[in-house]
Amino acid sequence: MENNRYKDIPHKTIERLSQYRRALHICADKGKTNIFSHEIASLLHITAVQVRRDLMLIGYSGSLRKGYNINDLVRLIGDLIDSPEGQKVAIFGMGNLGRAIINYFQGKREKLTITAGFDINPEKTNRVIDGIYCYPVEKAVDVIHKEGIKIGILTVPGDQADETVNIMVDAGIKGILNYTPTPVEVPDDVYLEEYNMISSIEKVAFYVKENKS
Amino acid sequence: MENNRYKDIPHKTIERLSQYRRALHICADKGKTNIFSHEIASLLHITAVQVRRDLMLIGYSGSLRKGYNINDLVRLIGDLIDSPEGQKVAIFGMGNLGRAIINYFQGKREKLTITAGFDINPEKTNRVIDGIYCYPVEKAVDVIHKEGIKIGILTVPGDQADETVNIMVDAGIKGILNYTPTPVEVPDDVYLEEYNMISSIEKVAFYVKENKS
DNA sequence: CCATTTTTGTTATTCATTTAACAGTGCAAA
DNA sequence: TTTGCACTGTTAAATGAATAACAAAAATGG
Repeated sequence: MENNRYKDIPHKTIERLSQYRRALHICADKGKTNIFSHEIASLLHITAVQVRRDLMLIGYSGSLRKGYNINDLVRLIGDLIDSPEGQKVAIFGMGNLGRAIINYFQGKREKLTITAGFDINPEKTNRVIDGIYCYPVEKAVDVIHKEGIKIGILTVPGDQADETVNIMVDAGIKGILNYTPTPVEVPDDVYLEEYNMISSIEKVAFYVKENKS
Repeated sequence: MENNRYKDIPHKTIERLSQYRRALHICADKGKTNIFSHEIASLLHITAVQVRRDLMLIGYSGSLRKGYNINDLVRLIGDLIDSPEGQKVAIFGMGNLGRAIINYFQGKREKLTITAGFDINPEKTNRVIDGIYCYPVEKAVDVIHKEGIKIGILTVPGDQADETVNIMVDAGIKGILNYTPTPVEVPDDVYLEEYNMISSIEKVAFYVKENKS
C-alpha cells in the first residue's frame, strides 16, 4: 500500500548516507570510479560492515571484485535523500551561527538551497548577508508561503526560540532544526531535530574528566 | 576497585543532565524551589519516566509529595558532570561558528571556560575576538600546554580538519568536539564527538520529503 | 581445475536506549 | 481510620542500532 519504501531506514543510516555522498564526491573529483566498502569506512572512520549494511538497506549492489561504482552510488543516494524538485531552506537568526551554516552549506547541495534569512535586528534586515537576503521576521509568513519553503533552521538566541518556532509553524514550515539551547515543541506533522551545542561541550568535558581518573 | 562509579551512565543521560540543569537554573531564577519529574519533562518535551530514570541513575531521591529540590539537584548534577577544579576549552577556528559558540556558551558555566582561540588568518590573530584572545595556530602547543587546556572545539573549514586535529592532539588535548564536515581520527585516549551540520540538515530535508507523500 | 583470497550481502547476536508496568509511599479528604 | 490520589523509584519489556558471523561469488595462482 505504502509507496514510501524507505520509511524503515534507520535515522542514523540517513545521516551516514549524506556523509557517504560527500566522501564519494571527493573521491570522484580525484578521478576514482570505484570504491570498496572498507575504503568508504576508513574515510569516515567507521567499519566496513556498517557501510555494507547501510548500502544493503538502500538496495545497492556492488561488484564483488571492483566494489561500488561511485557515480551509481552517488546517484542512488541522491534518489533516496534528495527531493527531485529541490527543497528550500530558511535560516531564522542571522547571527554568527546562522551565517556559519550559510557558509558551510550554501552551494554544496544541488537540491537544497538556503533561500531566505530572517532576523529582528534592523541592522541586518532588508539586505543581503553572506549571499542570503535577510528579511525582518514580520515578513516570514509571507515569504515562506510565497517561496514554498518547508525547512527552517533555528539559530536565534535561546529566549526567542519559542516565539520564533510558532512563527515558523504558522508559516508552513514542516521540518525544523533547532540549534537553540531551548527545547521547543511542534505539532505532530512537523519534523523536529534538536541539537544542543552546550550539552555537547559538557558531554565532552565529562568524558575527559572521567578518563583522567 | 574502580572509583569512577559513574562510568556506566548512558551517554544520552549525560546530555540530558546538562539540559536538566539549564532548565532548573531557569526555574530557580523564577523563585521555584521544588519541581516534579513531569514538570522537568514538559520543559524538555520528553517523558516524566525518562527524567525519573535518569535521576535514579545518578542516585538522587526526590520527596514523594514535593518532588525534587531544585538546589540539591543542581548541585548533584554539578558534582557529577563538572570537574571541581574547572576545565578550560579552546576553540580552533575563530570564524562565524567559533564565535557563535563563544557567544552561546561563554560565562554560562562556572566550571567550564573558553580560554583561548586559534586561527590561521592574520587578521584575526593576536587580538581579542568576542572576549577571547585569538592566537595563531603555531602557538597552539605552547598555549595549550601552559594553560593546561584539555578540551578543544574544532570549527575550522573542512579541508583543515585533519591537520588541526593533529596539532590539537600533539598539544595534549584529550577531548575534541568536531563541527567540521570532515570525519577525523584520534588516538584511543582522546575522546571524540563528531557533529556534522550538513548531515543534520539533509536528514531534516529527508523526513520532510517523506512525510509529504 | 582446484584451492585460496578478497569482497559482497545477509542473518543473527549483542549492546544501548527508551518505554511500559507496577509496587510503594505519604498526604488529604471522607 | 481508611480510601483515593499523585507522586517516586525500580524492574521488565520493547525498540533501535551496531557488531559479529558466515555463505556465496568471482578472480588469481598454482
